[in-house]
Amino acid sequence: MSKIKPRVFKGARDFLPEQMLHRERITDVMRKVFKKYGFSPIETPAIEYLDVLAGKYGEDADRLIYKLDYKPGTKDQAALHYDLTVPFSRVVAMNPDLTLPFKRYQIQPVWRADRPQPHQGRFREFYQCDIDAVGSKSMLIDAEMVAIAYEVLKTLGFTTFVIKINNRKILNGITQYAGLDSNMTQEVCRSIDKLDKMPWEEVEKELVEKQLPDAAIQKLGDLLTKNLSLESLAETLKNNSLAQEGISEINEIFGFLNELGVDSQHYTFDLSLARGLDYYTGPIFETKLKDQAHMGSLTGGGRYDQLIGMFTGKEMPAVGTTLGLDRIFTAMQQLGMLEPVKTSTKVLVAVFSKEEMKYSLQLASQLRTNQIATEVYPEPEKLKKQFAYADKKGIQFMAILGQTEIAENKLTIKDLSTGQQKMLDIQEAVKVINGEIGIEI
RNA sequence: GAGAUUGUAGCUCAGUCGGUUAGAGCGUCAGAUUGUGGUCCUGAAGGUCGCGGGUUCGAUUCUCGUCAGUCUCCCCA
Repeated sequence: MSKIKPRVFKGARDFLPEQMLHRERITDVMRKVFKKYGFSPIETPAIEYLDVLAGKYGEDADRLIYKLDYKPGTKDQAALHYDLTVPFSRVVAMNPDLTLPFKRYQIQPVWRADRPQPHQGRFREFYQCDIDAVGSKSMLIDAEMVAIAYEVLKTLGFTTFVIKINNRKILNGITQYAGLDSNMTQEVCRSIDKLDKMPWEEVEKELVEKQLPDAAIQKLGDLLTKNLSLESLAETLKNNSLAQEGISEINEIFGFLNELGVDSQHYTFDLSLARGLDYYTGPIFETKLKDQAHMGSLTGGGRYDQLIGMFTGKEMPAVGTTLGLDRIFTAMQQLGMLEPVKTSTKVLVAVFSKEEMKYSLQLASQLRTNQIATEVYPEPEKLKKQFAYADKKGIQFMAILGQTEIAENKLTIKDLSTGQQKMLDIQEAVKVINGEIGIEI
């Protein structure tokens, strides 16, 4: 019999219980927070028509869309979705009767034909956890995006994250200020975005290579190397109405964040934040970890008031952010934030013999009635083996009932983490398992 | 798409200046006389040394090619 070598698709991964239990915990936290802010779940197909996706992200990103062989070259050509924002925009365009503002969350895998770099948290298949709101121009919604990202990361136990905030209007403004044509903004932004990784001199070189006029580069350098506060930036750009608009939006967001109780240590204005995707039009945000510089951003998003109009021809304000499950998960792994777990089972009920199995099953049923995750060892093996199983799987409690216990209508409960055990009745046992009382010997 | 680097047991890695049966630790499984795990002890299973060609009496070791993994750049979650 010939064998097929088992292998996982490059850049994709299997998740075993040890990982999935953590991943589910992370998404549970997200869902809770999302709902708390009034976002409702939706789901869209993994597969879309290519023309729905193409031309929204920018030239580089468009190349990374996973195109499928289905009707290649026609307008019905299919592709795997590259993110969740564009499919969501399609949904909004197709459902004009939605009550606005419409706030949704969406947790699904997306695909990018990229070169994987696991250490940086970069994969070809990964989960995005998106929140977006359409139908409001209020900066409160933008502020909520930041507040939600903050609350999720904080709840998960991150301490060194910073949510960087900037505004495409400011970036467009400084391009104008430097005397450049507005279609250069993308190019300029792409270089500016590297300032957190390389010094200005390097970025300057790149701009020279891109053949920008020296005078323009000079002006950009003046703005970017001085680490200007919002106030002094506003002063410098006081004649540029676009930049002014962007700056006052940021100020408005900061005001809301303050009122929402978001710790100002965890967000900051960063003129060098640019973001590569084409569809952003206003405020943009991105989260980095201070102590994990190699890791890509944990979250990223912004306002995209013109994207939905690409489907409807009518402008519709929208803002959203993505929380990157795989980035968050990878960072937590690397920072040692994840306690090893193999199971969510709390109790293993031992089985002595075929005859006594029914008592074990009755006990298991009673424990489950008390909401305790319970396993029954499936056959009457040596106790030693049943203990070893519980130990290896990290099940904390062992419930033993043989003739002695059955005769007294009790059970022996053993805490494998301490080695303590005691014969108890079921009510007491439940309390011990729930940690309400200890086992006294 | 450009560059760098690595491929030996399930995992982490030794090793052979080219020479009969390629090693360790961890893990797995089984024992230490049948109601108690995690420590210790004993034993076992497990490798065409990534794949293909070349040099050689002889290659896992040298060489060329190829494939795969990893890292950096680009870009992003």
